[in-house]
Amino acid sequence: MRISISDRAAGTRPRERIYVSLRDAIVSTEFHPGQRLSETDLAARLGVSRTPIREALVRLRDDRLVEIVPQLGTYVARISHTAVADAQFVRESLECAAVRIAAEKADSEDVAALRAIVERQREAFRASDVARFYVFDDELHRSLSELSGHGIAWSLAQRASGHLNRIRRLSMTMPAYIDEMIEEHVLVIDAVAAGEPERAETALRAHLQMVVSGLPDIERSHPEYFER
Amino acid sequence: MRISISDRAAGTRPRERIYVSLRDAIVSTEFHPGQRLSETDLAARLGVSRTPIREALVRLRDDRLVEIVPQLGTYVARISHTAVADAQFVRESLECAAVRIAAEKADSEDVAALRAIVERQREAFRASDVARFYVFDDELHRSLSELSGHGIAWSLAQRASGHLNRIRRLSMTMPAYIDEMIEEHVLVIDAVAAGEPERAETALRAHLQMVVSGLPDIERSHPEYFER
DNA sequence: CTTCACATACTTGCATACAAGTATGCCCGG
DNA sequence: CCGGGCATACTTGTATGCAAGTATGTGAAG
Repeated sequence: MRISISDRAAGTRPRERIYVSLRDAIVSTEFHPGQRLSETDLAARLGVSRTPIREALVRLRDDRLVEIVPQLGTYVARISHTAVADAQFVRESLECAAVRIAAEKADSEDVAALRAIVERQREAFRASDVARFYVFDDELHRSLSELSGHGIAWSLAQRASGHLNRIRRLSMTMPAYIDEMIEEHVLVIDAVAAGEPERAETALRAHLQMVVSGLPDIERSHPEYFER
Repeated sequence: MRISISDRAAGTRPRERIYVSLRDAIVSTEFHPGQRLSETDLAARLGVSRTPIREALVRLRDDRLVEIVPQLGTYVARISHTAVADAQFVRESLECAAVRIAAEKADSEDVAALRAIVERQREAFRASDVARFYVFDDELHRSLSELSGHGIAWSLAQRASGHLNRIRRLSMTMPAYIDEMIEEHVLVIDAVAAGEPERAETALRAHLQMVVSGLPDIERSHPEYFER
């Protein structure tokens, strides 16, 4: 088992770096759902002691991304349908509420910034750079939330969306969806630009629901990643 | 400084017990906003070592309830206007989204259970038992969320609402609001019973906004509890 | 060959020791 | 009497040692 997590998220303080590294490893399914993790092993791999590892694992447990069983082991949580549904609910609720406010507040400069991000997504799509596409996807959703004055919406949704993001990563191999997603982004931004909260929310909700639409396919191709 | 946190939240596992104890001490302002906390001191007080204390403090930092400054100290976070606004936004978004679904799903049995909780609130009010009133307040909001099938809405909102709940606790001394709150609860339940999501959401939103209405009063009486 | 019992090697939970760094109070000099 | 510098006593961050408990593999008995 070869792991390449040590070089990621450099620059931040050790504690945060470790948390981000482990989280990223889990969300990217570099650590497979159901896989057993050993604190000692991770500590040796990341060149630190068990203490900061444990700290990160406790936080990941709060994120429902790992299950810590005393005297037995720590396991990467399998993808759970209810956890996915919960994360979807949280993300929809928070981001839709934020986009309504954003639609009321956004000026032309804000809208231009949003459109610029979508343009960069188009570039990434043309370059077939799926990873880069998702970077700007995050960027766009974060911008929308921050426009509302409640950046917390994005950060909390992100934190609560571990299970959801694993699905997103697993469905990255399907670029068929990507141009559809770009068009959906445009619809959301159009509504924000027009100052129509209702329409913006509807468009964003439809967009967010597309993420989970690929779930059955993923479960078929990776049944061992799922609970029960 | 006399602390009485050791006997609370008994029965659960030590780790969770410590987290709940500390969180409760902070939210109840038994630990004052701005107060310095010492890991060693807390460890001695709770009869454990620093390790589980640190675990709890890290989680509380994620909740924005403490600030840990390396090599300097750990402080109870002062009440921040933006933190309160963020918490309010999160709570409103999640609970309102949940109550919409609840209004569509609830049957007469569910509604009866909700009304029973309100009745217990009335009893607590008549007995002038404010603490008990808030217990059933939590119970009601939790029930509404769980009715929607997304209990996560309540638990996450609760977790994110540390700053908000401190305000709630500080305004406990004003029973003038209480009967008004009970009537608002009734309005929400009526809308749920009638199966009208829109009206339920509006009623709940109005109710939730009452919590922060007492904020200016609290800031006047405890300016040292607030940021800046 | 099968099955049960035991020893071993692992796991996490907790306690403790050490490292690095900061604020504070004391002491000395002016 | 006042001010600056240094030692000290704290803080958190990390590493490590010990305790309690579980799964597994091995060996012996039937």
